[in-house]
Amino acid sequence: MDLFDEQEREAGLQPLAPGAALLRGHARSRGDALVAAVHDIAAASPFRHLVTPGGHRMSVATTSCGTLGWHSDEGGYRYTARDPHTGHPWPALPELFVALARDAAERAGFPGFVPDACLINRYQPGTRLTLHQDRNERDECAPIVSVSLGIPATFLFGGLQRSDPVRRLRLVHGDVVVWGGPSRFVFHGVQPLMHAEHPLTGACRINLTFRRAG
DNA sequence: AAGTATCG
DNA sequence: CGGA
Repeated sequence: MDLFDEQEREAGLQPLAPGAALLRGHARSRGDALVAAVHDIAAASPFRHLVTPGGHRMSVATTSCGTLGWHSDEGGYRYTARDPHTGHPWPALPELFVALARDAAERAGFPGFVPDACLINRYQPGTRLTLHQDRNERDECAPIVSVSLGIPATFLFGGLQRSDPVRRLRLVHGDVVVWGGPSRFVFHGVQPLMHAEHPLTGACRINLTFRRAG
């Protein structure tokens, strides 16, 4: 291990692939405020279970904030300016969210990232996300910034082909994963959530994924 | 299609 | 486990 690797480790930066990194504990000190903001957002745009284009109910519950929010139904995946559930615009991105996403992206090698959408996923025991790619965002140059809050989960980080080997990463409260550039379209997912309790979130895990969708 | 069951 |  050379000096550069040691410095990365001290900074909590663990490279995963070209353009992808795990920032261990990067959001931990802001965990309380992030969870409080999620509660405020969910009061305006409640968590709901979306349906895939194939007609299957997703086990994860979702909401969004930002100028665009992610939606799925029998007609497909898309971003919308209004919450289809309420008919109102999505709640605004809190400044805390924007600053966190920008800072994490910069540390991972993507300076100047300004997200306009944050998909918020709520996992409860048994909730999973099968291997998929994020490909509904207009800006394919901007990275994805993923923030883990609450109880731990096993994140699946694959490659550009579904059949590529998958790395299993245990993500805990405050961990941040960033992927972009040559890793922008990697397949990823989450293993079924195990039962546990976290003082801030109870028996659930909250994941924030920041994107440049418009 | 971000899901599931089933098979080799 | 990977593919259908």
